Amino acid sequence: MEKNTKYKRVTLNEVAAEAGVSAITVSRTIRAPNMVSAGVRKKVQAAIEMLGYVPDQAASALASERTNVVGLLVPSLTNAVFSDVLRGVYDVIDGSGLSVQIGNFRYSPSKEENLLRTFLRQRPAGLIVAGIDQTDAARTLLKSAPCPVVQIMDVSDSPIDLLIGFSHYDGAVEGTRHLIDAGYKKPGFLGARMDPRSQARLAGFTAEAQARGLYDPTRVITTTHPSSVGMGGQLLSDLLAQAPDTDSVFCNNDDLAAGALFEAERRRINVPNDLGICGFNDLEMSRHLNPGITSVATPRYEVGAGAMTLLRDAIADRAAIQTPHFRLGVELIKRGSTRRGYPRE
Amino acid sequence: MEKNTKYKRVTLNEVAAEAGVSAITVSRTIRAPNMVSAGVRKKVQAAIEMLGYVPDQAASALASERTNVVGLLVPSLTNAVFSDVLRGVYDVIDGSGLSVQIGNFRYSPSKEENLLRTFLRQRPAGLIVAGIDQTDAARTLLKSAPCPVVQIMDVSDSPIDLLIGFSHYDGAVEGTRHLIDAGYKKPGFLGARMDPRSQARLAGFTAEAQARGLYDPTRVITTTHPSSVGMGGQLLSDLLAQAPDTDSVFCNNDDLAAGALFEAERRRINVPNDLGICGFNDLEMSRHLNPGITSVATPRYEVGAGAMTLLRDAIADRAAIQTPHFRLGVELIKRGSTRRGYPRE
DNA sequence: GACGCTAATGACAGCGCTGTCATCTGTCAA
DNA sequence: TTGACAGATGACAGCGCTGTCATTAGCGTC
Repeated sequence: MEKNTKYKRVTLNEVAAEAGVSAITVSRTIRAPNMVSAGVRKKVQAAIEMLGYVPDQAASALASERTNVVGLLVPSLTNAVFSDVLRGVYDVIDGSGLSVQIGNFRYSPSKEENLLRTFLRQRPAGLIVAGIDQTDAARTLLKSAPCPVVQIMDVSDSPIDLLIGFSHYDGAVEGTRHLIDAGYKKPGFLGARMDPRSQARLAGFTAEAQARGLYDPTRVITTTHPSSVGMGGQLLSDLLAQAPDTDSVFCNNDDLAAGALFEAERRRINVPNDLGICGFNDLEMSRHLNPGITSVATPRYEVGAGAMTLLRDAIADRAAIQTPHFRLGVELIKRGSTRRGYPRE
Repeated sequence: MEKNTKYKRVTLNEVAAEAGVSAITVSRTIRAPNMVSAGVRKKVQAAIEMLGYVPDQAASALASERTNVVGLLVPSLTNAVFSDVLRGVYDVIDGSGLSVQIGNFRYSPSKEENLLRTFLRQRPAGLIVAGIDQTDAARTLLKSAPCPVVQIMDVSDSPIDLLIGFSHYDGAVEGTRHLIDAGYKKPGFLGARMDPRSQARLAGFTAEAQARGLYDPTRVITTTHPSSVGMGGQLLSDLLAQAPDTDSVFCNNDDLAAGALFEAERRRINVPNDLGICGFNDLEMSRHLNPGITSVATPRYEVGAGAMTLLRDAIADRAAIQTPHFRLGVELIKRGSTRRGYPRE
């Protein structure tokens, strides 16, 4: 097989010779075309085309002290939430000349820190990190990083550099308020993974339930195991075993909510009349279930796209960034799973 | 803010001076520790630790003509299928010293070709590409690529280099056979996106239905729009409008199958008695629906992990690869959605 | 004790590009 | 016509590392 045949690399010098100009002019034609006269530019471009020249990124990075690689640190690749973020990132990066390198730190702060070190030694053009709960060491690294840094998916009083996200606490408050306003008196909480953002949602639930005098810790069931549809069913079972009169659940995310709905179905519990269910994130599926699941819609795609836009602009000119911090809104989508068939008392 | 403060880079030479050895010895201590005596190694490691030295990847890449970056070309980031593949890839890469750069070509062969060119100019250590349907130009590029290449997610008679995947055709045959064996007489097909692998599934469905004398083209509904739960409902509606007596559907994937199930629920069509549903991929959700969805389970994680293992080994020593091509099996998981309550006639 | 051998270490050049500064050309005002 | 100046181009060095030798030290052998 013809694999691994010698790969002839065309250099800047060869292009320069072909075009009858110097190497640096070719370099400029590529990086800053308007510093080169139209005639020369045309000649150079023809030579590039003819020889099939492609710049060597390693050499460029070495000489210029910068790459076109953006590092993206996420805690999960499986989670549909981050797929949406990724999609946003990739939509914006398309054609920007930048490329993305993803690090998956699996919800482990120490792994995040390690990945960060790995990324940093590559002279990234920029960094996007999920969450605001980096270790102190990681924060220090990020603060002194020689590139713009965007924190995403959360809001913070003390951002490291740039930030775009939304409030998990507020979202949970809104969902919980809706449950209570819909007439449910005994709201519970189902949570899995319990990463910092899940914790924030639990805090929002707790605060709102307490404010309305309906908080009962025996109705809060959490696990550090990953979220899944199956886990949603199990957590609901656990909750009902512990507090059988629970009349509604705020679920940490839509996977759990769907699992709770299916479990309720199996137990012949009527949703929404005997059990109200509110999810978080508003995944595509939630709209299509019977009943549809009420959920707090989060702007995941927008976070990804916004972060990449912010980063792209910051890479071009950090000082020109007008609004370094974005707090996006969440929206409660009311569906059948909390629409009780009888009037509120 | 202290952002963008000058980032002092420690060089090999500084470490060498500190340790009282030459630069090349430091380089060797890092890359091939057993070429260096224990005493020197210890001194060098101490110096590295003390100065906080991190190697410059660009310089290394320039000098050695190789990077530690693996390119991964996938057609989608949203699709749960590829999340699982990604997870496999990342599980294996962890601690291998390699890093992954993902290109999302959105099911566009021309975009795939462009991404390929972009990747290739980075001297990747290896390449993983989804599917076997690259353009001729892309195939040529891959064949002459100076690194190992793994094709994934499908099987082929003429792999470019390495390959690990499974047969979509066979999976569809198996699913369709199961529908017919379960007593369904009028099987239909729902397909979205219709990329090459979806086409292979349709071909499998068609072949098996024809072989059993039950093929009817009016029961085949496809769209090039992306797959989703909502689309599954819509396709089922379209199918039933066109061929109301259809008694079962083989769905291109589990999202469509779930959508079809929900739509059937809304229409008060009894699944499995009046409509059998078989999906493809066996996503987590399918097990938890009521009824559970019969599905053809595909080894997505295994493909990702296997591809990365293969690639890692090939990067180390391409000639040592014993089995360059893996054909993994698929498994039909029978659940309630095809379990008719009454005996077959 | 001279020889050959392996293991350990170093010297040197250069990977392909870009930052910096120098040079050259043509234009325009005085 | 001259000088000033901006625009266009080039020369040169060097980014930080690694491949390729050369060199040295240490050791066993006859």
